[in-house]
Amino acid sequence: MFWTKTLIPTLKEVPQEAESVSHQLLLRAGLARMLMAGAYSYLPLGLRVLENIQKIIIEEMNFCSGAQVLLPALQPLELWQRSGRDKDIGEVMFRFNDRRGRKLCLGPTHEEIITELIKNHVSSYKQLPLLLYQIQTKFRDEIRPRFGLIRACEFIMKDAYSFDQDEEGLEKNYRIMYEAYLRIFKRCGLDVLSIEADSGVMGGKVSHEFMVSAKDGEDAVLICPTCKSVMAFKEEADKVCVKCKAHLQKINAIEIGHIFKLGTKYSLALGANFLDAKGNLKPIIMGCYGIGVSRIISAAIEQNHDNDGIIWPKELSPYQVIITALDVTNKDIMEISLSLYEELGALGISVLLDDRDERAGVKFKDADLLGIPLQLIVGKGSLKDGSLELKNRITKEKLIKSRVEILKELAQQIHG
RNA sequence: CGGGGCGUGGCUCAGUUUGGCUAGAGCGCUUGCUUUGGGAGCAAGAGGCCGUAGGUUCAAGUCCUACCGCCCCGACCA
Repeated sequence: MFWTKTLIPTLKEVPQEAESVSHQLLLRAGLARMLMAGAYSYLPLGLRVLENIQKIIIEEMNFCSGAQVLLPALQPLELWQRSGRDKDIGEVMFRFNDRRGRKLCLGPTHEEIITELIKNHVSSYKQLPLLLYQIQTKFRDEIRPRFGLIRACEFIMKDAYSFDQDEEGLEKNYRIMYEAYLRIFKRCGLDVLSIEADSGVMGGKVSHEFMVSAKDGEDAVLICPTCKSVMAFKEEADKVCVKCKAHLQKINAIEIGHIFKLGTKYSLALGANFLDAKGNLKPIIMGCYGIGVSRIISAAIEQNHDNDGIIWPKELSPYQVIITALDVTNKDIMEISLSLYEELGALGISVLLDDRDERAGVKFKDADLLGIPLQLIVGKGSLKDGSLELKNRITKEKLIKSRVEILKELAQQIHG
């Protein structure tokens, strides 16, 4: 992509509306813009990051034999009345009437909808176990949306649902999901902590939260400095680690995933039953597994930035390489830049070419702000002997070598 | 919802305390010249119902009232 052909409105100064680091960089790097509190437009760069996260999640869910679906956000309130969650969820759910006066809502989550679907299509133990998932927009009328994408009223979630005939099956699926989550977050460049948690309004017995430590996180957890075990922060919490008796440290964190053993809560309420091998009618045993997809953008920024801007984890970066053409009025520089652009593109490497008619300083600053891990710099200095310059966003090291060697180095950093 | 902060061109802000002529600066934008490896300089421009609505006053960005919006702290959550 050419910079001049897309929309990347970078900001030199910190916008007044943002206080947390991820919120500031989200806006400064031109990833997203606020429409109103809790509702954001994803700009081209932000959307590419979002899609990269989705791609990782889809790969890992498919690896677990999950099958992707897409359920409606628009839902009849009646379904929520039948499960009894209409009252539990209360004002968090957006409600309204259609033209016929029918009561509708926008889905804050999808247990009811998926259970209703399964009820009509699964009736035998032979169809179990089953794992369905979707990546979809959720709506929650939050009391206080904040921190940009971290708590939004409209946000993107991956929600998966497992269906089993017994507790052993659920246990197995839960374990598989747990491991998949660790892989997903690792690939997203996140240092994640898992912690046993309350099930809250979801119901069920056991649940685990996945937290990433972040200075501006909304949640607090207690971590043991020696054995690294983590527990939920409670005011009355014991300040000493049970295992090694070290003093626990309170750190802020962002919750990016939560998995639940639901059991039969929804299958009983909505009548999702199956016949087992002996012909007995039994409720399906369920689990549900959520990831805050859009929230991961913010979490990744919180954990991967410096004073100059974002430093994207490899797999999330909107582009793998940015070519900084230092002088667009110079024919030779542009010729080299374009040929690099073509060559890398042919190798399947995603490239952003900064072809703006801007001074070098502006381009360097913006490249650092965007956080693309590899910067290929084409300028007069490297023109004379046909050499190229490769800057590593993390280490800030600049490597000046021949074109062949630089491209070899670049390929190694991308694939190696 | 309770507590705190803020609202002035696209962005950051000054001006509001103590009301006074035609509302300012920097960045960004347009045009020209110069410059050109870490957010350039000069010159000339474009862009504002000072969040909205009432009120007080000879006079309101500035004072009063109500409302709206955004941010931060608390309950809720991916």
